[in-house]
Amino acid sequence: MYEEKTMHPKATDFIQSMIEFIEGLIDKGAAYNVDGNVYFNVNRAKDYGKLSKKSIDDLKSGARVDINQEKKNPMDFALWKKAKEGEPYWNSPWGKGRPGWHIECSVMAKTLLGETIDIHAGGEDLQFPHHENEIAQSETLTEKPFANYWLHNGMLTIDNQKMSKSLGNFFTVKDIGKEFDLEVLRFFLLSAHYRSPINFSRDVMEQLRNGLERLYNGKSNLEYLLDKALDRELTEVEKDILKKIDEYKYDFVENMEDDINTADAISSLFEIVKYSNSNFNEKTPKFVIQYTYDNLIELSKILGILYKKDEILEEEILKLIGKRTKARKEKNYQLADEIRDELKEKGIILEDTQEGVKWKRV
RNA sequence: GGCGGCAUAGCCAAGUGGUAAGGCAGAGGUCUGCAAAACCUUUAUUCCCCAGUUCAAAUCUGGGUGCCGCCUCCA
Repeated sequence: MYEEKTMHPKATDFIQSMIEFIEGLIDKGAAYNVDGNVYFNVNRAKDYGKLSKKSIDDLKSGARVDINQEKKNPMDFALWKKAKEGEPYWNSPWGKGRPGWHIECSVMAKTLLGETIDIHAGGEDLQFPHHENEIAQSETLTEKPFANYWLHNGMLTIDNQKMSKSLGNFFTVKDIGKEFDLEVLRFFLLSAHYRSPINFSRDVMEQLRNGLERLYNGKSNLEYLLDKALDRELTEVEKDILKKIDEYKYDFVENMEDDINTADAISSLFEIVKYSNSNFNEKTPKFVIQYTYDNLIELSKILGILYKKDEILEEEILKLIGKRTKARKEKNYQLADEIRDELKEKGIILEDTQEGVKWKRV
């Protein structure tokens, strides 16, 4: 359904292209050099501020005093910065210096993806000035749309506070991985619309972990039935079940196509699980179960969840479970409980369900 | 101060004009040697507050309150 193709370009590999890009802007009269600093003239950009819905006038009235007297307009931004003492630098037509931040992205996008890219994503905090300036530079040079779609995600907060080193609430994905399965983190990030701010907290992660477990249980219930189900002709009623599953799938797709509404799409997964839990049993024909299972997996795959397979237990543990099952049949509950305790100490929790003995690791 | 956005149950969260999705937690039930789990059922006359528009508003308009992002350097 999707293909992974990733590049992680380094800005320093594109210095020459950046210089050419800037020269192009100077030739068009949209950039000017003041003593080794090259600035972009925002008055030369068409519709400057269109992305962030800011106007140059608004920006002027709201701006704090700009001490940089070199610029023609306080909103003008640096394309090339003159090297300061001790800083790394590259040679350029304007002397030793380094590129400005925004130009790096415009140039790498143009070089690697073309003059117009389809989707540009980024945090909402970067909308202004960074994305706005990318548009200004690129569209002034190429006279073509820079990006067809902009996706700005909301910020992540930690216990309702911005993540920062000074607050001491700074941590990495790797750190979260020590406490939670990272699939839970993904599920958490999918649980709200990408444009909304999202708050990370232990409580919410636990909620999401439980919810994800419900989906896994639904999946495993289907797998159990799949094993037992018989191949036979479908009745009319059973054919309607297929339509029901199609409806859930249709809703999922529709929600994803509506600006990637993952929170809404996830509800279809829960609906499928609820529907199959309530309506399927050993008598449900195999085709129906397989159809439901395949759809659940296909949709989950789009979100990147529900991918884990059951682990294989060591021989020794399987033997103990078998021994306990036998003891239970013989109503030797004392021995059965002893084995259950023994396994618990080894980190295996047993559950006697209607579908047989299930186990999980602590 | 300027611009933009957000406010929905105990918690998370969808819904942007037609009468409140889904999940977690809670409660009740089924199953069960016990335990646990699983599963089923159930949970907002109401969407921050006040006015207004409309046959109809969580959704639109105006005002208020609270919260978030950006408006400086660096990326």
